[in-house]
Amino acid sequence: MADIMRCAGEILRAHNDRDGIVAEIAGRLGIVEGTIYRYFPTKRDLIIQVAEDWYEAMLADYDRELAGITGTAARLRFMIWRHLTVMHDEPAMCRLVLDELRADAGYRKTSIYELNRQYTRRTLAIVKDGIASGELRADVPLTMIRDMIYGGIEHHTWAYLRGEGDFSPTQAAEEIVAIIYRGIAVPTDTPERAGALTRLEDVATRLERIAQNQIPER
Amino acid sequence: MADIMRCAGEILRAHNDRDGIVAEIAGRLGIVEGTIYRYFPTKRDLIIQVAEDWYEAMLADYDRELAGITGTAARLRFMIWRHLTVMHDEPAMCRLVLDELRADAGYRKTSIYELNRQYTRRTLAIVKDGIASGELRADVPLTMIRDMIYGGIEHHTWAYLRGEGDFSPTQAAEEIVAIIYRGIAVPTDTPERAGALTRLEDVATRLERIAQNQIPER
DNA sequence: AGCATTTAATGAGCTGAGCTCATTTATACG
DNA sequence: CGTATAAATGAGCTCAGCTCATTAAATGCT
Repeated sequence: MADIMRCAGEILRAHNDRDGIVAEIAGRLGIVEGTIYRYFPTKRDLIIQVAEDWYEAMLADYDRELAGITGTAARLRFMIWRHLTVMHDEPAMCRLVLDELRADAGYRKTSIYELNRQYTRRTLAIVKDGIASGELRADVPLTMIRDMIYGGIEHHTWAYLRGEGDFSPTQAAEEIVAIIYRGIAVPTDTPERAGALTRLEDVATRLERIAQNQIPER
Repeated sequence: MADIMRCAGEILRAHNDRDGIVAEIAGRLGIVEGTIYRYFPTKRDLIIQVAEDWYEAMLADYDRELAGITGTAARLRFMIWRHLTVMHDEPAMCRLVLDELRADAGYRKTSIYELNRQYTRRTLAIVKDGIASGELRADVPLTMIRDMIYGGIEHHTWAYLRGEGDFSPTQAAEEIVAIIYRGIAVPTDTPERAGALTRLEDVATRLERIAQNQIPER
Protein backbone atom coordinates (compact mmCIF):
# COMPACT_ATOMS: atom_id res chain seq x y z
CA MET A 1 0.00 0.00 0.00
CA ALA A 2 2.82 2.38 0.86
CA ASP A 3 4.54 0.83 -2.14
CA ILE A 4 1.58 1.67 -4.32
CA MET A 5 1.58 5.30 -3.28
CA ARG A 6 5.33 5.71 -3.62
CA CYS A 7 5.21 4.12 -7.05
CA ALA A 8 2.23 6.27 -8.07
CA GLY A 9 4.16 9.34 -7.01
CA GLU A 10 7.15 8.36 -9.12
CA ILE A 11 5.01 7.78 -12.18
CA LEU A 12 2.99 10.97 -11.72
CA ARG A 13 6.24 12.91 -11.45
CA ALA A 14 7.73 11.26 -14.53
CA HIS A 15 5.01 11.70 -17.13
CA ASN A 16 2.28 14.22 -16.49
CA ASP A 17 -0.15 12.12 -18.50
CA ARG A 18 -2.37 10.37 -16.01
CA ASP A 19 -3.73 7.67 -18.34
CA GLY A 20 -2.80 4.08 -17.68
CA ILE A 21 -1.09 4.66 -14.38
CA VAL A 22 -2.99 1.84 -12.68
CA ALA A 23 -1.61 -0.74 -15.09
CA GLU A 24 1.80 0.94 -14.87
CA ILE A 25 1.87 0.68 -11.10
CA ALA A 26 0.76 -2.95 -11.15
CA GLY A 27 3.38 -3.77 -13.74
CA ARG A 28 6.20 -2.13 -11.81
CA LEU A 29 5.26 -3.70 -8.50
CA GLY A 30 4.61 -7.13 -10.01
CA ILE A 31 1.06 -7.17 -8.74
CA VAL A 32 -2.27 -7.18 -10.51
CA GLU A 33 -4.49 -4.17 -11.09
CA GLY A 34 -7.28 -5.55 -8.93
CA THR A 35 -5.01 -5.49 -5.90
CA ILE A 36 -4.70 -1.72 -6.14
CA TYR A 37 -8.45 -1.46 -5.90
CA ARG A 38 -8.38 -3.26 -2.57
CA TYR A 39 -6.66 -0.20 -1.11
CA PHE A 40 -8.10 2.62 -3.15
CA PRO A 41 -11.74 2.71 -4.23
CA THR A 42 -10.85 4.59 -7.39
CA LYS A 43 -7.89 5.88 -9.34
CA ARG A 44 -8.85 9.43 -8.44
CA ASP A 45 -8.75 8.59 -4.74
CA LEU A 46 -5.28 7.17 -5.10
CA ILE A 47 -4.06 10.29 -6.86
CA ILE A 48 -5.68 12.58 -4.32
CA GLN A 49 -4.10 10.60 -1.50
CA VAL A 50 -0.67 11.00 -3.07
CA ALA A 51 -1.24 14.71 -3.58
CA GLU A 52 -2.49 15.16 -0.03
CA ASP A 53 0.46 13.40 1.56
CA TRP A 54 2.89 15.42 -0.48
CA TYR A 55 1.08 18.68 0.28
CA GLU A 56 1.00 17.93 3.99
CA ALA A 57 4.72 17.15 4.19
CA MET A 58 5.48 20.28 2.20
CA LEU A 59 3.46 22.45 4.56
CA ALA A 60 5.18 20.96 7.60
CA ASP A 61 8.62 21.90 6.26
CA TYR A 62 7.21 25.28 5.37
CA ASP A 63 6.12 26.07 8.88
CA ARG A 64 9.40 24.99 10.34
CA GLU A 65 11.37 27.26 8.02
CA LEU A 66 8.97 30.19 8.29
CA ALA A 67 9.21 30.15 12.07
CA GLY A 68 12.76 31.48 11.89
CA ILE A 69 11.92 34.55 9.84
CA THR A 70 10.72 37.88 11.19
CA GLY A 71 9.40 41.01 9.55
CA THR A 72 6.49 41.42 7.17
CA ALA A 73 8.52 41.89 4.00
CA ALA A 74 10.98 39.10 4.81
CA ARG A 75 8.22 36.65 5.67
CA LEU A 76 6.24 37.50 2.55
CA ARG A 77 9.34 37.22 0.42
CA PHE A 78 10.14 33.86 1.95
CA MET A 79 6.66 32.45 1.34
CA ILE A 80 6.71 33.62 -2.25
CA TRP A 81 10.20 32.32 -2.85
CA ARG A 82 9.29 29.00 -1.29
CA HIS A 83 6.18 28.61 -3.44
CA LEU A 84 8.13 29.48 -6.57
CA THR A 85 10.82 26.97 -5.65
CA VAL A 86 8.32 24.20 -5.00
CA MET A 87 6.53 24.85 -8.29
CA HIS A 88 9.84 24.99 -10.10
CA ASP A 89 11.04 21.70 -8.63
CA GLU A 90 7.79 19.75 -8.32
CA PRO A 91 5.50 20.93 -11.10
CA ALA A 92 3.75 17.58 -11.44
CA MET A 93 2.72 17.43 -7.78
CA CYS A 94 1.65 21.07 -7.87
CA ARG A 95 -0.47 20.35 -10.90
CA LEU A 96 -2.22 17.53 -9.05
CA VAL A 97 -3.07 19.83 -6.17
CA LEU A 98 -4.15 22.70 -8.39
CA ASP A 99 -6.29 20.46 -10.58
CA GLU A 100 -8.03 19.21 -7.49
CA LEU A 101 -8.55 22.76 -6.23
CA ARG A 102 -10.09 23.69 -9.55
CA ALA A 103 -12.31 20.65 -9.82
CA ASP A 104 -16.03 21.03 -9.99
CA ALA A 105 -17.65 22.38 -6.85
CA GLY A 106 -20.11 19.50 -6.91
CA TYR A 107 -17.45 16.96 -6.01
CA ARG A 108 -16.98 16.00 -2.39
CA LYS A 109 -14.42 18.39 -1.03
CA THR A 110 -11.15 16.62 -0.36
CA SER A 111 -8.87 17.59 2.48
CA ILE A 112 -6.75 19.36 -0.13
CA TYR A 113 -9.22 22.21 0.10
CA GLU A 114 -8.62 22.42 3.82
CA LEU A 115 -4.83 22.19 3.45
CA ASN A 116 -4.95 24.96 0.90
CA ARG A 117 -7.01 27.17 3.15
CA GLN A 118 -4.46 26.66 5.91
CA TYR A 119 -1.72 27.52 3.48
CA THR A 120 -3.18 30.75 2.17
CA ARG A 121 -4.32 31.70 5.66
CA ARG A 122 -0.65 31.99 6.60
CA THR A 123 -0.16 34.56 3.88
CA LEU A 124 -3.20 36.52 4.95
CA ALA A 125 -1.88 36.44 8.52
CA ILE A 126 1.42 37.97 7.44
CA VAL A 127 -0.38 40.76 5.60
CA LYS A 128 -2.65 41.38 8.57
CA ASP A 129 0.38 41.58 10.87
CA GLY A 130 1.89 44.07 8.45
CA ILE A 131 -1.23 46.20 8.68
CA ALA A 132 -1.24 45.97 12.47
CA SER A 133 2.40 47.08 12.65
CA GLY A 134 1.67 50.05 10.43
CA GLU A 135 3.93 48.85 7.65
CA LEU A 136 1.07 48.15 5.27
CA ARG A 137 -1.94 50.27 4.51
CA ALA A 138 -5.10 49.30 6.33
CA ASP A 139 -7.30 49.42 3.26
CA VAL A 140 -5.65 46.68 1.17
CA PRO A 141 -8.03 44.02 -0.15
CA LEU A 142 -6.61 40.93 1.54
CA THR A 143 -7.91 38.16 -0.68
CA MET A 144 -6.96 39.99 -3.85
CA ILE A 145 -3.39 40.31 -2.57
CA ARG A 146 -3.38 36.57 -2.01
CA ASP A 147 -4.86 35.89 -5.46
CA MET A 148 -2.31 38.09 -7.19
CA ILE A 149 0.64 36.60 -5.34
CA TYR A 150 -0.26 32.96 -5.94
CA GLY A 151 -1.78 33.58 -9.35
CA GLY A 152 1.34 35.44 -10.37
CA ILE A 153 3.57 32.64 -9.14
CA GLU A 154 1.58 30.04 -11.03
CA HIS A 155 1.39 32.01 -14.26
CA HIS A 156 5.11 32.59 -14.08
CA THR A 157 5.69 28.87 -13.60
CA TRP A 158 3.34 27.77 -16.40
CA ALA A 159 5.25 29.97 -18.80
CA TYR A 160 8.44 28.29 -17.65
CA LEU A 161 6.96 24.82 -18.00
CA ARG A 162 5.72 25.74 -21.47
CA GLY A 163 9.37 25.99 -22.33
CA GLU A 164 9.67 29.77 -22.39
CA GLY A 165 13.09 29.82 -20.75
CA ASP A 166 14.04 29.19 -17.14
CA PHE A 167 13.47 31.43 -14.13
CA SER A 168 15.12 32.16 -10.83
CA PRO A 169 12.85 31.76 -7.79
CA THR A 170 14.92 34.31 -5.91
CA GLN A 171 14.65 36.99 -8.58
CA ALA A 172 10.99 36.28 -9.27
CA ALA A 173 10.20 36.54 -5.55
CA GLU A 174 12.00 39.87 -5.42
CA GLU A 175 9.98 41.17 -8.37
CA ILE A 176 6.68 40.07 -6.87
CA VAL A 177 7.45 41.62 -3.50
CA ALA A 178 8.51 44.83 -5.20
CA ILE A 179 5.31 45.08 -7.22
CA ILE A 180 3.11 44.20 -4.26
CA TYR A 181 4.86 46.72 -2.05
CA ARG A 182 5.51 49.71 -4.27
CA GLY A 183 3.23 49.21 -7.23
CA ILE A 184 4.33 50.34 -10.64
CA ALA A 185 3.22 53.96 -10.73
CA VAL A 186 5.70 56.78 -10.50
CA PRO A 187 5.35 57.98 -6.91
CA THR A 188 3.08 60.96 -6.45
CA ASP A 189 2.10 62.71 -3.24
CA THR A 190 -1.00 61.89 -1.32
CA PRO A 191 -3.36 64.88 -1.15
CA GLU A 192 -2.38 65.57 2.44
CA ARG A 193 1.32 65.45 1.75
CA ALA A 194 0.96 67.46 -1.43
CA GLY A 195 -0.96 70.10 0.50
CA ALA A 196 1.69 70.23 3.19
CA LEU A 197 4.38 70.61 0.57
CA THR A 198 2.52 73.43 -1.14
CA ARG A 199 2.16 75.30 2.13
CA LEU A 200 5.83 74.83 2.89
CA GLU A 201 6.71 76.08 -0.55
CA ASP A 202 4.62 79.20 0.02
CA VAL A 203 6.56 79.79 3.19
CA ALA A 204 9.81 79.29 1.33
CA THR A 205 8.75 81.79 -1.30
CA ARG A 206 8.00 84.39 1.33
CA LEU A 207 11.34 83.74 2.98
CA GLU A 208 12.97 84.17 -0.40
CA ARG A 209 11.36 87.56 -0.74
CA ILE A 210 12.56 88.48 2.74
CA ALA A 211 16.07 87.52 1.77
CA GLN A 212 15.88 89.52 -1.45
CA ASN A 213 14.75 92.61 0.50
CA GLN A 214 17.78 92.28 2.72
CA ILE A 215 15.62 92.08 5.80
CA PRO A 216 17.66 90.64 8.67
CA GLU A 217 16.37 87.38 10.02
CA ARG A 218 16.51 88.33 13.60
CA MET B 1 -19.91 20.52 -39.21
CA ALA B 2 -20.88 23.94 -37.94
CA ASP B 3 -23.66 22.08 -36.16
CA ILE B 4 -21.12 19.81 -34.52
CA MET B 5 -19.07 22.68 -33.21
CA ARG B 6 -22.06 24.65 -31.98
CA CYS B 7 -23.39 21.56 -30.24
CA ALA B 8 -19.97 20.79 -28.76
CA GLY B 9 -19.81 24.33 -27.42
CA GLU B 10 -23.20 23.99 -25.77
CA ILE B 11 -22.25 20.72 -24.11
CA LEU B 12 -18.84 21.96 -22.98
CA ARG B 13 -20.52 24.99 -21.43
CA ALA B 14 -23.19 22.91 -19.70
CA HIS B 15 -21.15 20.25 -17.92
CA ASN B 16 -17.46 20.80 -17.46
CA ASP B 17 -16.85 17.07 -17.56
CA ARG B 18 -15.44 16.30 -20.99
CA ASP B 19 -16.09 12.56 -21.00
CA GLY B 20 -18.60 11.19 -23.43
CA ILE B 21 -19.15 14.36 -25.36
CA VAL B 22 -18.71 12.63 -28.72
CA ALA B 23 -21.62 10.30 -28.03
CA GLU B 24 -23.56 13.23 -26.58
CA ILE B 25 -23.10 15.33 -29.69
CA ALA B 26 -24.03 12.45 -31.97
CA GLY B 27 -27.12 11.74 -29.90
CA ARG B 28 -28.29 15.35 -29.91
CA LEU B 29 -27.71 15.83 -33.64
CA GLY B 30 -29.22 12.45 -34.54
CA ILE B 31 -26.05 11.35 -36.27
CA VAL B 32 -23.57 8.60 -35.55
CA GLU B 33 -20.25 9.05 -33.76
CA GLY B 34 -18.26 8.01 -36.83
CA THR B 35 -19.63 11.01 -38.74
CA ILE B 36 -17.98 13.40 -36.28
CA TYR B 37 -14.64 11.78 -37.08
CA ARG B 38 -15.08 12.66 -40.75
CA TYR B 39 -14.64 16.31 -39.75
CA PHE B 40 -12.34 16.13 -36.77
CA PRO B 41 -9.45 13.69 -36.56
CA THR B 42 -9.77 13.46 -32.78
CA LYS B 43 -11.92 14.63 -29.92
CA ARG B 44 -9.13 16.88 -28.74
CA ASP B 45 -8.97 18.60 -32.12
CA LEU B 46 -12.68 19.28 -32.00
CA ILE B 47 -12.41 20.80 -28.54
CA ILE B 48 -9.41 22.90 -29.52
CA GLN B 49 -11.24 24.14 -32.60
CA VAL B 50 -14.20 25.21 -30.48
CA ALA B 51 -11.90 26.93 -28.00
CA GLU B 52 -9.96 28.68 -30.77
CA ASP B 53 -13.05 30.02 -32.50
CA TRP B 54 -14.42 31.33 -29.24
CA TYR B 55 -11.09 32.88 -28.26
CA GLU B 56 -10.72 34.57 -31.64
CA ALA B 57 -14.20 36.08 -31.55
CA MET B 58 -13.59 37.25 -28.00
CA LEU B 59 -10.36 38.97 -28.98
CA ALA B 60 -12.02 40.71 -31.93
CA ASP B 61 -14.66 42.27 -29.67
CA TYR B 62 -11.92 43.14 -27.25
CA ASP B 63 -9.95 45.16 -29.75
CA ARG B 64 -13.02 47.02 -30.92
CA GLU B 65 -13.92 48.06 -27.39
CA LEU B 66 -10.36 48.85 -26.32
CA ALA B 67 -9.89 51.18 -29.28
CA GLY B 68 -12.21 53.73 -27.69
CA ILE B 69 -10.32 53.99 -24.42
CA THR B 70 -7.36 56.26 -23.74
CA GLY B 71 -4.96 56.57 -20.85
CA THR B 72 -2.76 53.93 -19.27
CA ALA B 73 -4.81 53.38 -16.14
CA ALA B 74 -8.12 53.36 -17.96
CA ARG B 75 -6.90 50.94 -20.60
CA LEU B 76 -5.40 48.61 -18.01
CA ARG B 77 -8.52 48.78 -15.92
CA PHE B 78 -10.63 47.96 -18.96
CA MET B 79 -8.55 44.95 -19.95
CA ILE B 80 -8.64 43.59 -16.43
CA TRP B 81 -12.35 44.22 -16.07
CA ARG B 82 -12.98 42.58 -19.42
CA HIS B 83 -10.98 39.50 -18.55
CA LEU B 84 -12.75 39.18 -15.22
CA THR B 85 -16.12 39.53 -16.91
CA VAL B 86 -15.30 36.91 -19.52
CA MET B 87 -14.08 34.46 -16.89
CA HIS B 88 -17.12 35.18 -14.77
CA ASP B 89 -19.53 34.60 -17.63
CA GLU B 90 -17.74 31.90 -19.62
CA PRO B 91 -15.73 29.83 -17.18
CA ALA B 92 -16.03 26.64 -19.21
CA MET B 93 -14.57 28.19 -22.35
CA CYS B 94 -11.82 29.85 -20.34
CA ARG B 95 -10.97 26.53 -18.79
CA LEU B 96 -10.61 24.97 -22.23
CA VAL B 97 -8.19 27.67 -23.31
CA LEU B 98 -6.22 27.59 -20.07
CA ASP B 99 -5.99 23.81 -20.06
CA GLU B 100 -4.59 23.96 -23.56
CA LEU B 101 -2.09 26.65 -22.56
CA ARG B 102 -0.97 24.48 -19.67
CA ALA B 103 -0.73 21.28 -21.66
CA ASP B 104 2.54 19.48 -21.97
CA ALA B 105 5.19 21.36 -23.93
CA GLY B 106 5.74 18.28 -26.08
CA TYR B 107 2.36 18.63 -27.76
CA ARG B 108 2.19 20.38 -31.08
CA LYS B 109 1.50 23.98 -30.30
CA THR B 110 -2.01 24.94 -31.27
CA SER B 111 -2.90 28.40 -32.50
CA ILE B 112 -4.24 29.06 -29.02
CA TYR B 113 -0.66 29.71 -27.99
CA GLU B 114 -0.38 32.35 -30.67
CA LEU B 115 -3.74 33.93 -29.81
CA ASN B 116 -2.69 34.08 -26.20
CA ARG B 117 0.58 35.74 -27.04
CA GLN B 118 -1.31 38.35 -29.03
CA TYR B 119 -3.62 38.86 -26.11
CA THR B 120 -1.00 39.35 -23.44
CA ARG B 121 1.10 41.43 -25.82
CA ARG B 122 -1.66 44.04 -25.72
CA THR B 123 -1.27 44.29 -21.97
CA LEU B 124 2.48 44.60 -22.22
CA ALA B 125 2.00 47.34 -24.82
CA ILE B 126 -0.20 49.35 -22.48
CA VAL B 127 2.39 49.08 -19.70
CA LYS B 128 5.17 50.07 -22.08
CA ASP B 129 3.14 53.11 -23.21
CA GLY B 130 2.71 54.02 -19.56
CA ILE B 131 6.44 53.90 -19.07
CA ALA B 132 7.02 55.98 -22.18
CA SER B 133 4.57 58.63 -21.01
CA GLY B 134 6.28 58.81 -17.63
CA GLU B 135 3.26 57.56 -15.74
CA LEU B 136 4.87 54.25 -14.81
CA ARG B 137 8.36 53.61 -13.51
CA ALA B 138 10.85 52.47 -16.12
CA ASP B 139 12.18 49.59 -14.04
CA VAL B 140 9.01 47.49 -13.70
CA PRO B 141 9.41 43.83 -14.67
CA LEU B 142 6.96 43.60 -17.58
CA THR B 143 6.23 39.91 -17.69
CA MET B 144 5.79 39.66 -13.94
CA ILE B 145 3.20 42.44 -14.11
CA ARG B 146 1.39 40.43 -16.74
CA ASP B 147 1.63 37.21 -14.72
CA MET B 148 0.30 38.86 -11.58
CA ILE B 149 -2.60 40.53 -13.37
CA TYR B 150 -3.80 37.44 -15.21
CA GLY B 151 -2.85 35.05 -12.46
CA GLY B 152 -4.71 37.18 -9.96
CA ILE B 153 -7.77 37.30 -12.18
CA GLU B 154 -7.78 33.56 -12.59
CA HIS B 155 -7.22 32.78 -8.93
CA HIS B 156 -10.00 35.15 -8.03
CA THR B 157 -12.29 33.41 -10.51
CA TRP B 158 -11.41 29.87 -9.39
CA ALA B 159 -12.33 30.80 -5.84
CA TYR B 160 -15.67 32.06 -7.14
CA LEU B 161 -16.25 28.91 -9.18
CA ARG B 162 -15.38 26.81 -6.15
CA GLY B 163 -18.48 28.33 -4.65
CA GLU B 164 -16.81 30.83 -2.31
CA GLY B 165 -19.34 33.57 -2.95
CA ASP B 166 -19.82 35.79 -5.98
CA PHE B 167 -17.62 38.66 -7.13
CA SER B 168 -18.04 41.91 -8.99
CA PRO B 169 -15.76 42.28 -12.03
CA THR B 170 -15.87 46.05 -11.62
CA GLN B 171 -14.79 46.02 -8.00
CA ALA B 172 -12.20 43.29 -8.55
CA ALA B 173 -10.71 45.26 -11.46
CA GLU B 174 -10.50 48.33 -9.27
CA GLU B 175 -8.68 46.38 -6.58
CA ILE B 176 -6.19 44.89 -9.01
CA VAL B 177 -5.42 48.24 -10.61
CA ALA B 178 -4.99 49.80 -7.17
CA ILE B 179 -2.54 47.12 -6.03
CA ILE B 180 -0.61 47.18 -9.28
CA TYR B 181 -0.39 50.97 -9.22
CA ARG B 182 0.20 51.86 -5.60
CA GLY B 183 1.30 48.65 -3.96
CA ILE B 184 0.31 47.89 -0.42
CA ALA B 185 3.06 49.56 1.58
CA VAL B 186 2.42 52.73 3.52
CA PRO B 187 3.88 55.49 1.34
CA THR B 188 7.31 56.66 2.34
CA ASP B 189 9.35 59.39 0.72
CA THR B 190 12.03 58.74 -1.80
CA PRO B 191 15.44 59.97 -0.56
CA GLU B 192 15.31 62.98 -2.90
CA ARG B 193 11.85 64.04 -1.85
CA ALA B 194 12.58 63.42 1.81
CA GLY B 195 15.66 65.63 1.51
CA ALA B 196 13.71 68.39 -0.18
CA LEU B 197 11.06 68.24 2.51
CA THR B 198 13.66 68.46 5.24
CA ARG B 199 15.22 71.52 3.64
CA LEU B 200 11.83 73.17 3.27
CA GLU B 201 11.04 72.43 6.89
CA ASP B 202 14.29 74.06 7.94
CA VAL B 203 13.24 77.13 6.02
CA ALA B 204 9.84 77.09 7.67
CA THR B 205 11.45 76.87 11.07
CA ARG B 206 13.58 79.90 10.34
CA LEU B 207 10.55 81.82 9.13
CA GLU B 208 8.77 80.88 12.31
CA ARG B 209 11.60 82.38 14.33
CA ILE B 210 11.42 85.52 12.26
CA ALA B 211 7.73 85.84 12.99
CA GLN B 212 8.25 85.25 16.70
CA ASN B 213 10.87 88.01 16.82
CA GLN B 214 8.40 90.42 15.28
CA ILE B 215 10.72 91.14 12.39
CA PRO B 216 8.75 92.68 9.51
CA GLU B 217 8.66 90.62 6.35
CA ARG B 218 9.62 93.42 4.05
C1' DA C 1 0.50 -28.98 15.03
C1' DG C 2 -3.96 -28.91 12.62
C1' DC C 3 -8.09 -27.05 11.41
C1' DA C 4 -11.19 -22.89 10.79
C1' DT C 5 -11.84 -18.27 9.75
C1' DT C 6 -10.61 -14.09 8.25
C1' DT C 7 -7.89 -11.32 5.06
C1' DA C 8 -5.23 -10.60 0.81
C1' DA C 9 -4.32 -11.43 -3.99
C1' DT C 10 -5.58 -13.09 -8.38
C1' DG C 11 -7.06 -12.95 -13.21
C1' DA C 12 -10.77 -13.29 -16.12
C1' DG C 13 -13.75 -10.30 -17.82
C1' DC C 14 -17.15 -6.19 -17.87
C1' DT C 15 -17.99 -1.24 -19.13
C1' DG C 16 -17.73 2.76 -21.46
C1' DA C 17 -15.41 6.17 -24.31
C1' DG C 18 -12.58 7.14 -28.15
C1' DC C 19 -11.89 5.74 -32.54
C1' DT C 20 -11.66 2.79 -37.32
C1' DC C 21 -13.28 1.00 -41.53
C1' DA C 22 -15.68 -1.77 -44.84
C1' DT C 23 -20.15 -1.07 -46.51
C1' DT C 24 -24.25 1.48 -47.63
C1' DT C 25 -26.67 5.69 -48.84
C1' DA C 26 -26.94 10.11 -50.82
C1' DT C 27 -25.45 13.69 -54.00
C1' DA C 28 -23.38 15.58 -58.25
C1' DC C 29 -22.48 15.38 -62.89
C1' DG C 30 -22.25 14.09 -67.92
C1' DC D 1 -30.44 7.49 -66.39
C1' DG D 2 -26.07 5.74 -64.95
C1' DT D 3 -21.85 6.44 -63.10
C1' DA D 4 -18.50 8.67 -60.06
C1' DT D 5 -17.69 11.06 -55.99
C1' DA D 6 -18.75 12.34 -51.37
C1' DA D 7 -21.19 11.51 -46.99
C1' DA D 8 -23.05 8.71 -43.51
C1' DT D 9 -23.48 4.44 -41.26
C1' DG D 10 -22.94 0.89 -37.68
C1' DA D 11 -20.50 -2.92 -36.35
C1' DG D 12 -16.73 -3.53 -33.84
C1' DC D 13 -11.81 -2.66 -32.09
C1' DT D 14 -8.73 -0.80 -28.33
C1' DC D 15 -7.57 0.53 -24.10
C1' DA D 16 -8.14 2.12 -19.39
C1' DG D 17 -10.76 1.89 -15.32
C1' DC D 18 -12.94 -1.20 -12.58
C1' DT D 19 -15.61 -5.68 -10.57
C1' DC D 20 -15.99 -10.11 -8.64
C1' DA D 21 -15.99 -15.00 -8.02
C1' DT D 22 -12.22 -17.85 -6.96
C1' DT D 23 -7.72 -19.02 -5.01
C1' DA D 24 -3.88 -18.30 -1.83
C1' DA D 25 -2.07 -16.63 2.39
C1' DA D 26 -2.22 -15.25 7.02
C1' DT D 27 -4.17 -15.44 11.55
C1' DG D 28 -6.42 -17.37 15.48
C1' DC D 29 -7.92 -21.21 18.43
C1' DT D 30 -7.86 -25.59 20.76
